[in-house]
Amino acid sequence: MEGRSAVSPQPDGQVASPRRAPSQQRSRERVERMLAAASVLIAEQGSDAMRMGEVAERAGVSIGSLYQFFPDKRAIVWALAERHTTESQACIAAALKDVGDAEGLRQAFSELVDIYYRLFLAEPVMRDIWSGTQADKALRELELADSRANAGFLIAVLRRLRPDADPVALETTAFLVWQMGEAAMRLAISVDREEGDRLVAAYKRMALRELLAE
Amino acid sequence: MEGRSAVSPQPDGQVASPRRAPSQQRSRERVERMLAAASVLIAEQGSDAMRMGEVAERAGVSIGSLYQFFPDKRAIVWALAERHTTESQACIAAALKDVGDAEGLRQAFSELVDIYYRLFLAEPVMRDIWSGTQADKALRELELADSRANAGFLIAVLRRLRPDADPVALETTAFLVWQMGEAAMRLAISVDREEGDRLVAAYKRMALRELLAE
DNA sequence: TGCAAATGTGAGGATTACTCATGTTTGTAA
DNA sequence: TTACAAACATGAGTAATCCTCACATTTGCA
Repeated sequence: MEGRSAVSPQPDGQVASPRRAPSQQRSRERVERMLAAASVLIAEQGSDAMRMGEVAERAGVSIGSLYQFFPDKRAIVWALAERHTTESQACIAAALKDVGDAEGLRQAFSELVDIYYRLFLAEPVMRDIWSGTQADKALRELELADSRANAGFLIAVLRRLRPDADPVALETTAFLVWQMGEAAMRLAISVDREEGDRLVAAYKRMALRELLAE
Repeated sequence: MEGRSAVSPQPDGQVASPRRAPSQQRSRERVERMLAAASVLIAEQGSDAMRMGEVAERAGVSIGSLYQFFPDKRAIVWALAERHTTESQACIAAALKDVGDAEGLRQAFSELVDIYYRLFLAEPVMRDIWSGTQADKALRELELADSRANAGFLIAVLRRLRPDADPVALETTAFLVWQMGEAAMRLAISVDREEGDRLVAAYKRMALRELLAE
């Protein structure tokens, strides 16, 4: 009924480095246990609801030890995220390494998407961390409903334009096109204006190609 | 140096309704002031860093009055978000209302994207609320860097396949295609499995069409 | 005018991130 | 082996914040 917890009231945005790097075998193992505990708790409850005391308890260490290696709560989440990106980048690089022609790209990319999809499905931690408006399920649902409503307007147009097309396919396309637009926007406003404009223009081209395709 | 604040440790995900709807003129005006104050503070510091005491102070009401109309912190953010989606949906519906043919769609959609883009640029509150991994700037930057790295692998392949193409355009395309993929994944895992699979398949088709275009 | 319902208040309860003084273990050099 | 500094471990305590609640005031209306 209350709610404190969280992440950081300072507007810093920096990730403090581990207060101390574990140099002995013993502490390295303990840090692993802390990360594993955090991973489980994030999967169960989300990173926001994860409590530091619980992480410590589950890892079998004291709260003080936790803070010996992680300067704050965000640092734990960050460490898990960084580990994940490192792994996934290696996987992607490998998949695209030997692509030589268009057909090769088609195959490699298709496999890559499948792998990535399975990875997303299997990693609750990443689901939590990367999910937009992550901390708040209600907001996420509002966002999804909003997207569906907006895609709905597009779908109505498409149905008028192509009454014989498969309605489900139309819906999927419109929904995806719209979602991608929101992704492009979010991205565009977080890079510099010039790149943002380019991205939006590229999105327009891409979206229209798909919307008007056959 | 500390950090409490936040949003909600309960795994509920429900948005409690206003504890009480403002029925008198006086209270309706005060609720408006509360929302306006919250809007400013979110724009300045982000929704996570926004403190309820500060909202109350800025609105010129007591903390108790705030909780009279908003059951918790998230409810304020939610109210602002809902207001925004209502407005933007009306705007989108209007833009697409009279589309009659493909050329009309092309024009209306193009204008719509521009409007939406400007809206995103102008609304810091929505930027904060909709931005993925919103609460944590460091995570958002890690995510962006990860995306750039992954797009980099794609770019390398595209350069090999089409050495004469404009490098900047290639980069933009690859970056966008990759970002859209991540958006599709995030979306796919938050809907049911069947729809998720459809979305991923549609994304593959779309991405390949764009990557292999020309 | 009287009264119930709506509204307003802010000190204080409860929870939680994080600190720090203190104790323990480890590696290492004499 | 022993001494000792550095690394590691601990958990009660501090500070910050969300939210409650008992009580005061204002409003609409019969």
